[in-house]
Amino acid sequence: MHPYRSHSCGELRAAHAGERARLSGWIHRKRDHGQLLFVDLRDTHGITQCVIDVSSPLFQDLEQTRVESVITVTGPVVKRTPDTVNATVPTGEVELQVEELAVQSRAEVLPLQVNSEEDAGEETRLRYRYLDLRREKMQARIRLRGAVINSIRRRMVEQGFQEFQTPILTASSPEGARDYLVPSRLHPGKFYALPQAPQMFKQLLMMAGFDRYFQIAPCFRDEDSRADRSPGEFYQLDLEMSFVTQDDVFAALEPVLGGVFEEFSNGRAVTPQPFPRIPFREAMLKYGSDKPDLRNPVEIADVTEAFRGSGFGIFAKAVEGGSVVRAIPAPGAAGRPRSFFDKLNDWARSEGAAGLGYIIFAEDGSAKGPIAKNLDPERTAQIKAGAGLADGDAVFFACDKESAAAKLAGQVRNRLGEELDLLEKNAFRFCWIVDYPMFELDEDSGKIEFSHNPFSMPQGGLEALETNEPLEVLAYQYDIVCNGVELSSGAIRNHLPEVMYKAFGIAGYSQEQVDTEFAGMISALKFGAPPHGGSAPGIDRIVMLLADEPNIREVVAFPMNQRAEDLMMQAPAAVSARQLAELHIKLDLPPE
RNA sequence: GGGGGUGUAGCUCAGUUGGUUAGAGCGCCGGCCUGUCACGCCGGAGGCCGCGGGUUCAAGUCCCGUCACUCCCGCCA
Repeated sequence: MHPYRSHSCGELRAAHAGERARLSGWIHRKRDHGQLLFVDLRDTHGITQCVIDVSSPLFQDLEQTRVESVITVTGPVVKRTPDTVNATVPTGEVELQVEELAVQSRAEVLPLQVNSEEDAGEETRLRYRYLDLRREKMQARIRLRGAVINSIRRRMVEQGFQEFQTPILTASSPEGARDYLVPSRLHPGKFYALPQAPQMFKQLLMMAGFDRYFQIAPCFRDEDSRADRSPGEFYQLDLEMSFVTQDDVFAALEPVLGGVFEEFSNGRAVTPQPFPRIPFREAMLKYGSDKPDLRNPVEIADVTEAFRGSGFGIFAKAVEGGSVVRAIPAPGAAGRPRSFFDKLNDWARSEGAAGLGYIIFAEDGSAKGPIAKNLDPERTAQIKAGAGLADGDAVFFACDKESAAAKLAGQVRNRLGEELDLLEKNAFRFCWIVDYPMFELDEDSGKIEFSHNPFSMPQGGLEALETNEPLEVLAYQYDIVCNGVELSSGAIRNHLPEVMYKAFGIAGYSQEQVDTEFAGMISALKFGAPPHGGSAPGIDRIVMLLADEPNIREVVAFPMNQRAEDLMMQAPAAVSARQLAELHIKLDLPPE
């Protein structure tokens, strides 16, 4: 017999009864009856009950071996009597009678309880991640992650995409996030950067003539983390295609994402393909966000005109000053107590808003609240119709300059979705956000800047850049969103140097600047570049959604903490003087 | 960089308007128990109440500072 195991701990069934088996695993739990001892033996495949009684010379040893010690047990597989069957586990019809025991490794008293459903604090969990990962919940999440990546890879290959690897040690890029830098030993004073994304390389592969690239790509960004944003590093399904329109990219990606979500949905509904496409401006108006959660049925409406010159002076005056008024319906909220409205108002103030107005449309058809008192009935009716309200609903108002009002309205919409429990249950709701503006006005400097990716193709090409107002030019730039989570942005790239120079010119760059700062890209475009585009959905976020887990660290085996530290490996850490000398690096630390 | 929350036993937490010896569950150690499956019963050990300072007759509790973790804003194409 194999020295460690003949079966896994999840394998034995009634049909194995009578066989002699050997199992290895961790002691998950012990039930000690004094003269009879049950041991739940666990490996990644399952749990099998092992039993030993006091007549065995091994009894005392096993009794004294702590939970989470690793043991190997050998003996006959025995069918349990009907009254002792455990129907809650697949191996529950049998048990292994321990006749031989080898303790492979004894465990000390644990800093966290592996057999508990309860999470320890995150610091403890990360410091002892190898223990945390033994827990069934974590095993399931990490297994899911692997299965999702396999499924993605299979679906990409089936569609004719070819997998590539691109450099991890590369050049620092001037745009975007802070880079992680790696000093060069052979070139004193010079640094590599870890890629924020393989953006440049995938475009260069298109120029090299490969026309369907993908990579499960590690990306590194030295920016602060969030619950849904890994500190330091994360993975993307990076893809790029040549000779494609925006619709071709959508048509390629939808079956992959849709397919993966359907495969792992566990009965949850998935948006049928093709996914809805929502222009950026429409999204900002209707949802107050470019990553709308479409499980939320609330749609925001513009009711600026209803307040222009109205008796509600605060809004009327603001509208004269160029503000807009957005109405956020609160379906069925008319019956809510005063405190509901006050609480939401307080919350809006805490978010930095001047406040939220509201009107309550009572069941009897009357309009109530401080605003309604100052508004003539025609205007109230205009709002009711414009925002699609019925008796029994309430409506909140966000009044501010357009972008601030849209943002606040979006936050209120999310909040109402939660508080009124409006979100569709057990569903993944996808959409594409399309038609992002190419440029935007920086509110502080008043200068025109790229609103997203400077390498996107402007809609209408060179002609649009030359003839239209810069702020009116749209880009072939898109995001894919699921349940309010931005999975990815992407674009049809700008593959024409003259369009590139023109676009950068509008954003205030000279041709010389473009030539030096983006030298590799510009020169590559000058030797025959195919039209191309792509996207890069975040793998961690996909798994997060499928695992129904709001914290991204729950779906990463070895995440860093919020301050980008690995508490287990003690990274980052000081290095030896010799290592620094070799790299010609002298530290100049701030005073304590 | 800014704001919120949390910090009490190995782990998860409770701890009243400041009041006498700081508790519970799990874990750990010891005892009893031959059919449990979150086994049960009895007993025990275990505390810099994050740290420093202050107010007070008296501080886990109030005040100031500080550190750590976490959530959010900034930041993240």
